[in-house]
Amino acid sequence: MTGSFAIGALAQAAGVKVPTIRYYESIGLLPSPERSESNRRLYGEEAVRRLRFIRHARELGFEIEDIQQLLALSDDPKRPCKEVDAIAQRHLADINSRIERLSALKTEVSRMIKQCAKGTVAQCRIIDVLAHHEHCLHDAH
Amino acid sequence: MTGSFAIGALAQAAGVKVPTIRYYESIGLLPSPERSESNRRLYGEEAVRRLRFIRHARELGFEIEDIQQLLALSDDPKRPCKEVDAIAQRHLADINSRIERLSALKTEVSRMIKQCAKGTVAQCRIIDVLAHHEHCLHDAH
DNA sequence: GCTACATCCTCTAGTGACTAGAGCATCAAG
DNA sequence: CTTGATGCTCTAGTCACTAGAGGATGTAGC
Repeated sequence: MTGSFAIGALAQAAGVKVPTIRYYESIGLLPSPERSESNRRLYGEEAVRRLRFIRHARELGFEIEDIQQLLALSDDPKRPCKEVDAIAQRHLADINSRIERLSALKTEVSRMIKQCAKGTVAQCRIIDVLAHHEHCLHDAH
Repeated sequence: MTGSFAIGALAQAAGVKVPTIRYYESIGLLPSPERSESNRRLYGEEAVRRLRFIRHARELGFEIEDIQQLLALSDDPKRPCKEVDAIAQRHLADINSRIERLSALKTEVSRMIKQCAKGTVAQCRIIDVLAHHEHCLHDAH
C-alpha cells in the first residue's frame, strides 16, 4: 500500500508544475484521479511514472498527440514496437527539417549582418535586404 | 498618381493572405488605410513596399515586435544602423540557440531509435528511454 | 482553539501569429 | 439582372501551457 499524495507532491516528484498537471488531466492525457473528501486530487506511484514519461517526451520535443499514442502503446506491452518506432522516426524527420530550415535562415541572416557597414540606416544593407527579397542569395523562402 | 487598389490586390502584390493584412492592421503593424465610399480599404504603392518588407522579415524568422522596430528605423534613414544591427544579431543568436537545442534533441532521438530492436513494446528501448530519463546520455534537458 | 500561511479548488483569459468561418454588403462581368 | 467574386466585421480556434481571480481547506505554531 503506497500512500496517496496531493497534486503538489506529484508535481514535485515528476518535475512538472501543478497547473500543468491539471491541464494534462483536462485534455485527457492523465486520467482523472480519485478525490479526497474535500475534493482534492489524490495520486499514487503510477501517476508519477506516467507524468515523468510525459515530461521526458515533451522535453524531447514530442507533441502531446504523439505522447498520447506512445502512452497507449506502452500500456500494451505485447504489441509490436513498429508503431513506436514510426512515431519516433516521424519526430526525427521533423527535427531534421526544422534544423535545415533554421540553418538556411542562419546563412541568410549572417550574410545580411556581414554586409552592414555600420553607417546610417539609409546605407544599411540589412534594411535593404529586407526591403528587397531579390537581394537574397537563396530564394527558398 | 498611382492608382489605389483593394486589399485583394495588395495581398497578391505582396504575397500575403488577405486576413493576414487585416490582422497586421489590427495590431498596428500596417497603418489603417483610407476607405472607399463603401468602406473598403484602399492602398497605394507604399503599402506594397511595407508589406513586402514585413513578409520577408517574417520569412527570415523575425518576430513582429522586431519588425515593428525595423520598420520604424527604416522610416528614419539618418539614424545610425547600429540598432538595426543589434536586432539582427539578437535574432541570429536566437536562431543559433534553437539549432543547438534541436541538434541535441536529434542526437537523443536518433540514439533512441537506433536501440529499438523492432520487437514488442515490452522490449522497446524507445518506451524505456522515455520512461527513464536517466538512460539518456545527455541530461541537458 | 485561534491565527497565519500554504495548498488546493474552479473558472476565465492571455500568449504568438495567424487561420477559419459565419453572416452580410458590395462589386464586376456577362 | 443575375451570379460569383470580393469585401466587411466579429468570433473562435490553433498549441501547450501560464497567470490570475476568488474562494475553500489543510497544517503548524502558539
